Amino acid sequence: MMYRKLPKSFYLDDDVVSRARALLGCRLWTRINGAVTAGVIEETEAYDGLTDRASHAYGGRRTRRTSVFYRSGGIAYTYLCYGIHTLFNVITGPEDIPQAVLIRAVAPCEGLDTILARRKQERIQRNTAGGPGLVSQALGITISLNGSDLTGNSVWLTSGAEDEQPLDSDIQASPRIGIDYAGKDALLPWRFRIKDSPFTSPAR
DNA sequence: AGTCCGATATGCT
DNA sequence: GCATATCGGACTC
Repeated sequence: MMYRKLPKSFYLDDDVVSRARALLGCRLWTRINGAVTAGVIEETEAYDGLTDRASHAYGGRRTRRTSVFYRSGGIAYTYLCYGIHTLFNVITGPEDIPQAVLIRAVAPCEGLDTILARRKQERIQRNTAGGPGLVSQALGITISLNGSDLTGNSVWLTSGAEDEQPLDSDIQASPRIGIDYAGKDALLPWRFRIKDSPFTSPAR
């Protein structure tokens, strides 16, 4: 079975909510110091820069950190959260339109020994890569990957196996996590998860 | 199930 | 300078 890299055109779609849904069931891969690991994406969140108070690029804010938001889709946005956790986002949309999809959970599927070693676990379990900071730990993602081309060879995405692609009816939408500061935008149903995924937590 | 708190880059004053 | 953050693990009820 070959997994085809998602083409640039996938990322250039200007509807970030549709991209957050479309990424469910795709595979996120890394090659770190020669070790290849991957997981099936089971939970995402959309961040629509210009209008979304939860986005780092809200209102068109341009800073050194947010500069990658404004590049055309198909690159990584990684940053340090709470001083400890690296969070991984997929930049989408055309140049100058700041949009991103946060990857919140994956089901480990390749390089399991490497993933378990990074997580200091004996076996794959709920919290191996269930949570945005844990996705990065499990796949070895660090802020040095910020801006990386997602069609490259360090971090990339592919379509999933046929039985990994969820039907619309398998996708549950709910409000996003950890953005209470965003006012009414905190209520937007822009978190998406594959129903019954053991690697994600149910809707609030 | 609820509370606490780490450890630091970032953005604003 | 200073408050804050797209979280997770440890600990207490």
